Amino acid sequence: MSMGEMPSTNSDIWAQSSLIGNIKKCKDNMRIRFNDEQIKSLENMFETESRPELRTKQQLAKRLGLQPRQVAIWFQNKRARSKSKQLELEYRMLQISYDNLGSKYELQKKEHESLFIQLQRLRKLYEKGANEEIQNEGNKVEIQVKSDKFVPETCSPEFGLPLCEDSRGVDYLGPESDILDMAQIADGLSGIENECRFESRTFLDDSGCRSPLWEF
DNA sequence: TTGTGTTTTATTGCCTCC
DNA sequence: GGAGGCAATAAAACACAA
Repeated sequence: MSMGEMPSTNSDIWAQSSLIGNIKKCKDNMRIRFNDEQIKSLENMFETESRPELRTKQQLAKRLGLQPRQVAIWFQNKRARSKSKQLELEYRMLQISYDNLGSKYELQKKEHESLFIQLQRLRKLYEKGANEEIQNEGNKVEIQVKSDKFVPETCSPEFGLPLCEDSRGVDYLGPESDILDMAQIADGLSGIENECRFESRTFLDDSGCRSPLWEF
């Protein structure tokens, strides 16, 4: 085929290939990319209708100098590309969401670790205080024997924990208040309060309070 | 220039719908 | 059963680094 005989449009190429009954040759040697204008028109149509009717495709093909089959294939491929892009986008969104969740988890984990440390320190303080209380009880018995003057041991703010009813409310947080920031503890424990009640000794005894939150 | 990866056009085979 | 859509794939065209 000389230059003078070269088909001028894709449509011509298709027509000639079909005429000579050689689709294979068209496939192998005559594949031509659509020009900018054709692509632009096809894109515009796709924006409004991704699955146009046969008639629309035929009209568009005529206007662009393409075979209706080519237009149909273009829309098919375009839908496939579009779907693939959409999937990619959704995957990225999910990935971002997953990463955010991971960050949140790490923050929560750190917070729980910090609370757990605070709880351990509290427990030590409490145990130390309980031992001293037992010792004091022994001493008091002796004192009572020696004297008629009885001093009731009702409250002990020594450990920063309220051990008795007080009209002033809970206000025994002493120098260790940095450790015993009860508000902070309460916040941290709010989620497990149903399982683990704030009750004197059992609160500090994890044998009576088995929450998965403490198991890091 | 060339090797390689990506994009685009087209085919094939299967499926669904009317 | 024919038309049209989709997924998978082939292969040409293109982009680009070395």
